[in-house]
Amino acid sequence: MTLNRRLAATATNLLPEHKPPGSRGQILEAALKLFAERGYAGASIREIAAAAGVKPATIYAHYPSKEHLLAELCRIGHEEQYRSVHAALLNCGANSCDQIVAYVQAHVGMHTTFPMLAVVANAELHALSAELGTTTFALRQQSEQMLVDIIQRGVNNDVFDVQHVWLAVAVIGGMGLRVAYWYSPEYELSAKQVADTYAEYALRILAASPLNHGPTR
Amino acid sequence: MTLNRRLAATATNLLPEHKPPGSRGQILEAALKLFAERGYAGASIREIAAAAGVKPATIYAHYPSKEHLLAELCRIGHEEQYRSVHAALLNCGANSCDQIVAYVQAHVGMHTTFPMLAVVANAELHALSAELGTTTFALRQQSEQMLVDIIQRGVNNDVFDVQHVWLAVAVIGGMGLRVAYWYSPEYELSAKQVADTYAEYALRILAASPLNHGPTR
DNA sequence: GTCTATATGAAGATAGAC
DNA sequence: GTCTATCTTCATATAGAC
Repeated sequence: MTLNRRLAATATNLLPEHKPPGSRGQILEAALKLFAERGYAGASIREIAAAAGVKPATIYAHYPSKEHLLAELCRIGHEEQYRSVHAALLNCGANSCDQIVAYVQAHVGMHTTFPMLAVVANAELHALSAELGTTTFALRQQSEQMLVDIIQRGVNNDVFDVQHVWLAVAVIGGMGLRVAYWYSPEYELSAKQVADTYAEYALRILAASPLNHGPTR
Repeated sequence: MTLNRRLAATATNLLPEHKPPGSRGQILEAALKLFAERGYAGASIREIAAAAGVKPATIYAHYPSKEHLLAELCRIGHEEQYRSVHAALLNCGANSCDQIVAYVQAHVGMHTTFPMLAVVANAELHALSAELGTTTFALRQQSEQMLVDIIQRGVNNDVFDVQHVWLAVAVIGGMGLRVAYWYSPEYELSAKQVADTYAEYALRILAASPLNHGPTR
């Protein structure tokens, strides 16, 4: 038996807009839960069918292969991520600190709201072929580029103070990603508290301050 | 075909002390590479045998099951991690900032030196049963507790300024973990540069500073 | 310890009735 | 669209010779 849960969340939290009607939606949701908990290779078509309340053959009336299920989930996850950070940036001005706060809050918020989508879309991406992953890979690249651009602009304007922009991107993007594994609605802090705290941490990492100009740099 | 590598590293970097002599070591190393690249469930005994240069049945002369291979790799990974952060702390004094720098440098260093061990020991932990994972789970807990203690002590002494110790632990521990996925010896920065930069980021997150006491808090 | 050969079950996927 | 039944391949693991 495995006592170690891969992620703390137990609900898929799929929105109506993510979920096709009827059995197709049940199948997609069951695949999401099982891929998140056991990984793509660790979840079988038979298990997905049982969780969705259909027989294995029924899955193939809706999706041509197991990999197509993964592709759909990865696409939804990365679309949700791109959509949320993109919308957040549209709602804030030209101030680099505001932009980082908006990005990180949206990014973390996506990972607390849709932890299973986030885990599958990131941790199972390696199982996705180039053919089926085109949209997903493009979205992923665009979301990351937004963060790169915010930080690079802040550095250019001396609002931020980091020597290696990509390392800051890796840290700030990665810290949001990790949230999907441990966050659950039962956690002692609210999703908003987590998002706000992470935004504060991101600012601390990036912000030029007197103490960040000591002799060790 | 999958163009997306799960991690950038291509070498196992297993040390002689990690690797049993003879076929047993070849098998363990092959399992490490395949588990890291494809996940535990995605790698088969047949593939591991082929990569190790033996026949599938030979594996069972050395390990009673596939899960025992995983258990051994997880144990080695978490032992290496515990050993490295523990040693780093023994080599530094009572200053909280020094302790964080030592911990993060060692933690990141472990993840750049043994990325495959780190990926398997963390990302595949959910596939490990409670029975075979006892040692691993204990080591994991101890490594994390060290970081908790360092940060809590720094907060108690007003050297650090964070409201939620566990969030800081999650961020600082998680940022080291992520390094295992993207770091490779071909990366433009050296492992030492990455470790030093991450230690600096950790200090920025934690350090009490004038700018960290603004009205937003 | 390593092999050949194989037992046994589960995997992804399909055929064809309804 | 969904089912029963099944094809084919692959999985983990074992038996037993050398």
